[in-house]
Amino acid sequence: MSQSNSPRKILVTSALPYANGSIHLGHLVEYIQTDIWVRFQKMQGHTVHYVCADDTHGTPIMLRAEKEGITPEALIDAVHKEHAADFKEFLVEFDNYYSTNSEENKVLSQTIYRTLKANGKIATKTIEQYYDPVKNMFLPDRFIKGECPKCHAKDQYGDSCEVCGATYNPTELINAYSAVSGAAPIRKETEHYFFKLSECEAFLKDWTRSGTLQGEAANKMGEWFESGLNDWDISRDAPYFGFEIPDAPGKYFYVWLDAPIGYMASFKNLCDAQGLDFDEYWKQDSTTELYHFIGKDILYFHALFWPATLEFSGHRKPTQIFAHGFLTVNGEKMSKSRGTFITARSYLEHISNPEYLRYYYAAKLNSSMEDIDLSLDDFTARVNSDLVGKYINIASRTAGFINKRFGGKLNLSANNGVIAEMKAAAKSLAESFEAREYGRALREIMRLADLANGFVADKAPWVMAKVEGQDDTLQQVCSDALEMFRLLTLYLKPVLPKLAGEIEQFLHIAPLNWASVDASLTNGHMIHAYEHLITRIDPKAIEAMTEANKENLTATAQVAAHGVKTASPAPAPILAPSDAAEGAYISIDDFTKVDLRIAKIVNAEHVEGAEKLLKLTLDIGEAQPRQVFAGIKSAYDPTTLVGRLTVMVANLAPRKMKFGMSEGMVLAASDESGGPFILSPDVGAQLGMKVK
RNA sequence: GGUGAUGUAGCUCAGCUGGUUAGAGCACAGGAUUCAUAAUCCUGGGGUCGAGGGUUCAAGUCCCUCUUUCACCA
Repeated sequence: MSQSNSPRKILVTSALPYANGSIHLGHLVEYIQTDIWVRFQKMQGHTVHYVCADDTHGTPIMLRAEKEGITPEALIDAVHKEHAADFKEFLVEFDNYYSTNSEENKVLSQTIYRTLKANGKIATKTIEQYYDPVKNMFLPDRFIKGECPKCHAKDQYGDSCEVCGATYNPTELINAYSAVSGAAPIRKETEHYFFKLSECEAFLKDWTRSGTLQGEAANKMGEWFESGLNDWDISRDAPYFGFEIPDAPGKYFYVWLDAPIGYMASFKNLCDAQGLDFDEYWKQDSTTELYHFIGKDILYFHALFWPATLEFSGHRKPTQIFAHGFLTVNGEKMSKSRGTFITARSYLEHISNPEYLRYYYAAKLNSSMEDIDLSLDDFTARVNSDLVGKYINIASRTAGFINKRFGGKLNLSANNGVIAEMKAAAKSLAESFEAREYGRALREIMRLADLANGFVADKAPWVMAKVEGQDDTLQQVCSDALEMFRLLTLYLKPVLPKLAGEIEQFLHIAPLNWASVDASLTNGHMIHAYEHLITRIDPKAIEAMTEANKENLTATAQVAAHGVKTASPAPAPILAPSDAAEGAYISIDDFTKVDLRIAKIVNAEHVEGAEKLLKLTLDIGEAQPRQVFAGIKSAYDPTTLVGRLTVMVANLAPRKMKFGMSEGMVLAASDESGGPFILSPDVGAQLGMKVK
């Protein structure tokens, strides 16, 4: 946290994305937050290295590769290319983007392990674990599924129920089965290696108090200390995609052991390429700074295991750990059904300009672990009014005069109060960026932009342009406005690096850094012609993006359904809408007889022996959920229905069907051209609400 | 269930260690302006600061209870 004038040596990391999926808008919060900080520090003239890597090991990677019929190496290679391309487009500028499946990481992991062992921090213990007798492998909790012991929802994971939120042990699942082979898992003994975290408590308590964590994070640590520290299981049995533990055949490092070491490995790789001194940054008494940006969900690993691992393997500890919150979209968890589970790629396809997102995230970010919300309406309004309406507008409304009337030549006034105020803001803005209070910084920058527009409005250069003999003043007003624009660009450069680059060209100046505050555009300096730099976001593009992400999902659901289906004549018998005779009216009383309710589909499953039916469990806020059979098997994969809201007829007389009682009916649309399509209420509807 | 956080104008958010009539941006209304790919400037309406209790001369700001939303529980 030192703020001296001498250049600092700083190593920065972002958490390693798992090589098992695409980068989405949630991931980007962290990479953009980190990248802004790194760019800011580089602009200060500090020596900064920003490293990251793909996190490539573990059972999920192994199984996915197997499913796709490729080697894990081929899988992680493909994902690495995709991730690297996404980051590049979002202007996240790593100095090295590596992989945990590297020789450097293997050597470092094994060396660190050996040191820990020599220091007496490794123990072995025989434990009992779930084992898939068909697949011949031990199963992580996530790969055991079964019926929730609490709400009896089917196909829930071994650690918690997604329907009712209960947490439990895999032992408690009813009719547990392996998600890999479907076989019933058995219990089997195996020897595991443990890191003796319980012996590190004194050190960790001390380290926690040393100002390395945010207040909220330190609270969380206190909570963990209170419940006591258990030893950490760091081994997994073959088959496992990872690094083998030295002198322990068939035993592999748990992915979370070698993942943070991946930070070191990525940096090692960079050192070898650029001739940097690795030990200077990682030795016990290093005077360099080390910062980890992470999500609050992985605080446990970074604030307990990681510093302990470093301490007892003879390395330096992180200077600080910066945890951030999660992203919500429109105030809710990202949701595939609402189209708000948006990948980096999908954003680029629809909005194209990554700096809009960088700006918006920056406007929302602070140094706390609070979640941040991407409100899509607010996003559009804010980008359009701040960036286009306020900031870019300053150049757009003044450069024309300079180019047309003065051949692009500047002539500034001797003294301008607004410029002075803008320059004076540099210090507090730097403090805000340093402290990761980006929201505060941007509020201040936009206040300054307002000042600039007020200055122009006050001077009214368009009036001067029409009056004889006011050329000098006109030139000065516009030149001053462009100097203001230069300063704003400098302050925004960590957030908007690409746009800043384009503006440097337009203003015909050298790349801006923080020291450029003290410089200024000079009299006689020539600028280039102004070309419009950015355009407004079209709300239709946002709509198209969420629609596209919705479509993807239903499209896959349809494909999956059609894939298994044979011929599909128009289905939907039991939920055909009443075919009221054409032209015959019913009274409002007739209609109100039908009790329509918003229902949550808490479970959906195939019915053995039924061609068209799915068995739905519907919650409309009653003590017991309803069981309803619906003829929608042809169009829906039951797993995609769980969790959705729809509309049901709640007061339909229960009817005994071949497969059981049906206590209601769900509504769906269909005709010769397709269907059935079940209904979805608009966002905001709650289960149990009456439809009228 | 336990723990940590969170709830401030229609929307998105500021409000430091308690202290004059609670702020900003956007949206909205009225006016000005026309340089700017309709951007800008001025003015204004709008909040019992989640609810209730308490401490205090004084509470959005401290304490207790309840409640909303989110996360964590290895």
